[in-house]
Amino acid sequence: MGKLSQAQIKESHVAGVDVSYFDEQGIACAVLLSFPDLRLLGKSFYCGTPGFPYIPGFLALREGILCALAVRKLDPKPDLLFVDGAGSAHPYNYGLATFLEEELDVPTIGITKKPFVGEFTPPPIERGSFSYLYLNGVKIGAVLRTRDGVRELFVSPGKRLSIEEAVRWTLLLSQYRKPEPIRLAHQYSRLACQNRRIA
DNA sequence: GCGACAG
DNA sequence: ATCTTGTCGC
Repeated sequence: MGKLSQAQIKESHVAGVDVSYFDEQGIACAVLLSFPDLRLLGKSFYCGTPGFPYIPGFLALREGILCALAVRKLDPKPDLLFVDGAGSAHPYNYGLATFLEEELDVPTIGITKKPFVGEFTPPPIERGSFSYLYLNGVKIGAVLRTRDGVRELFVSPGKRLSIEEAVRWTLLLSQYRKPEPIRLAHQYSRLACQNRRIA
């Protein structure tokens, strides 16, 4: 069970979680990858009806439990978790990633395709370049380019990792625009919904 | 009051 | 999030 540290990046287990929908039903998928080789070690699912509607700012209330239950099925417990939602880049600093970090006691990194709140200046087009996202003069996240010339990604950690550490880990896990854990979790949860349509 | 608004 | 194929480009 590797510990997470930036100074010494050793083997560890990294996970990602995402939810897809079909007829009011949500299917959360969590994937477990080895680090740094990024091998798929396993995946888990949890199906259920969200107990809350989608209201910007309250995504944690809608998908939080579904995500948590899917992640808890992973073995071993991950050392880091990527979430499809904001962490600190939230109006009340309580995005889905923030919620899951507390709920699962695992450091999280929130990733979103669009900024929920805050202002920023677009970073250069090269992979790895980033700028900060500010809200009322406070740094709440980073705007990161994970691939040359591709749309940026908004990165914000839970309450343990710093914004810089979150950016670093996101780059280490990104082969395409989105980090592998999230890309795969999204892919599998969506596939699960597809199968349920035909059935 | 009006518009914006993660997934 | 979801409804949806091919297509242009690195």
